[in-house]
Amino acid sequence: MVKDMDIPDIVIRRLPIYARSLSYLASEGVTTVSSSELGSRIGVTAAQIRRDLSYFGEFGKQGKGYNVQFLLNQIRDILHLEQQWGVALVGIGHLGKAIVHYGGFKDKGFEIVALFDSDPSKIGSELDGHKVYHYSEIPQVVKEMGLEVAIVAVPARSAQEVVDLLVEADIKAILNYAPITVQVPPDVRTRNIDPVGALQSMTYYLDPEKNMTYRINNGRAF
Amino acid sequence: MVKDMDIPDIVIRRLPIYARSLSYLASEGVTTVSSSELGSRIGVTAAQIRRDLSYFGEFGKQGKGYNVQFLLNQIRDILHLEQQWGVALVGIGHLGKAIVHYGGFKDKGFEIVALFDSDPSKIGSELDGHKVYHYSEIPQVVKEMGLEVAIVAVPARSAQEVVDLLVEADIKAILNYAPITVQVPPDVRTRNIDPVGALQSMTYYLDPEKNMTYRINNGRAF
DNA sequence: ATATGTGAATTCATTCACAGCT
DNA sequence: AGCTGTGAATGAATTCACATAT
Repeated sequence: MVKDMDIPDIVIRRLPIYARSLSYLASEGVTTVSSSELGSRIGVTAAQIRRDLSYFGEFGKQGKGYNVQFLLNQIRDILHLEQQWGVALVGIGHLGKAIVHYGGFKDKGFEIVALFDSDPSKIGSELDGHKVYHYSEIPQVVKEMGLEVAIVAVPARSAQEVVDLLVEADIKAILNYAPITVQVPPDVRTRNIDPVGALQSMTYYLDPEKNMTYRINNGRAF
Repeated sequence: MVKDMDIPDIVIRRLPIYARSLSYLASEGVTTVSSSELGSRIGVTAAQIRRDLSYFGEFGKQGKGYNVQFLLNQIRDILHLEQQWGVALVGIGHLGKAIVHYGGFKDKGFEIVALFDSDPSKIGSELDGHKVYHYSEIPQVVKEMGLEVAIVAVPARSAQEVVDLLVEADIKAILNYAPITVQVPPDVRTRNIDPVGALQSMTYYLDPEKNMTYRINNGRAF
């Protein structure tokens, strides 16, 4: 294991991908996997997987590979995924509602347990069994519940205001769906979900001429 | 400008963020911005912005900074954002429907113009003015329309199959919402939207003890 | 006075390659 | 024979720092 030093964030970001692939392997009944097998499944080199894992311990067996379930458990442990995390969701418009009704978070250890919005007509109503509070109640309610994780699904213009309230509420991890870079103190983590940015960074590589048929029809033929 | 060489993908991925911030500045009526002002808005260093831009040209004025609208236009041009891109969407379950009804893509130059699903009860129906085709028709329909961009919003188990069909249809950019790493040839780009992975990579930094209140109540008190 | 664009320096990340273990 | 874990080497990305322009 490399030191006790702090581990590069880029390594931490890959661990969920390793975990995901390992859990698929486990569900297929595979018991052992080598770094090269795992690597080819997720498009990274064997050396990178070994290096990444070496930050945390020696999880493999020479000549053999890694025990799938054991390695999965280790990674889940490293990432603190062995517990259910309560999550505050701010913004219950179209996107926020889609997030609430999406089952995928709860399965994976993230349960939305507090809802906030600014629309007076929504305050006090219930959604998915949870009362909706006003933004202004974020600090009190979130602190009371001891939450550390939040999801922001508000328009760009409200996002920084909401993030400031979450920071005041001692939230330390924010998943941000708003199309804006929010400012947080150094002890707060954020990750952005930015599908438009992802698309825009791919069109760089595309041939604008190829997009012809669509342009000729000006979007109305289909 | 640094050579004519190929530009690091990590630079390309930052351009949409610069563009986004510039368009907010433009809408605020700001006409000029320095690399350090722009950098502090989006949390990167001034040097990085200058270095990134230098791959493409000399867009600034010494002593002055960058003209906001001019720089925005340049970046939009680099990223091929001056045209509307037709997009194929595969999977019209909960997530796919949310994507269709989300207006944010069209505004930003990505218009969903072809829909595909595998559910026989959906084939032939209409959604948002577009006919729903079966997966098997992806190659023919997508080629006919000359599309280069696709969004995958199907379950993990179908994602690779769908991606193979998109590749056969000459799609070169895939935005993947399925929780799986898909395999594509080197001339096809993919970006993954992985909110669960993003959350899981943040809990690494959190204090599992803090999450106490929520655990004590076992998620049922709220 | 202020801010760019970029060589040079530095830091960070990945890959090589192999000793050592099963 | 096969695969890990890791020093050493390489490669990539970021930052420094300054000549140059306004």
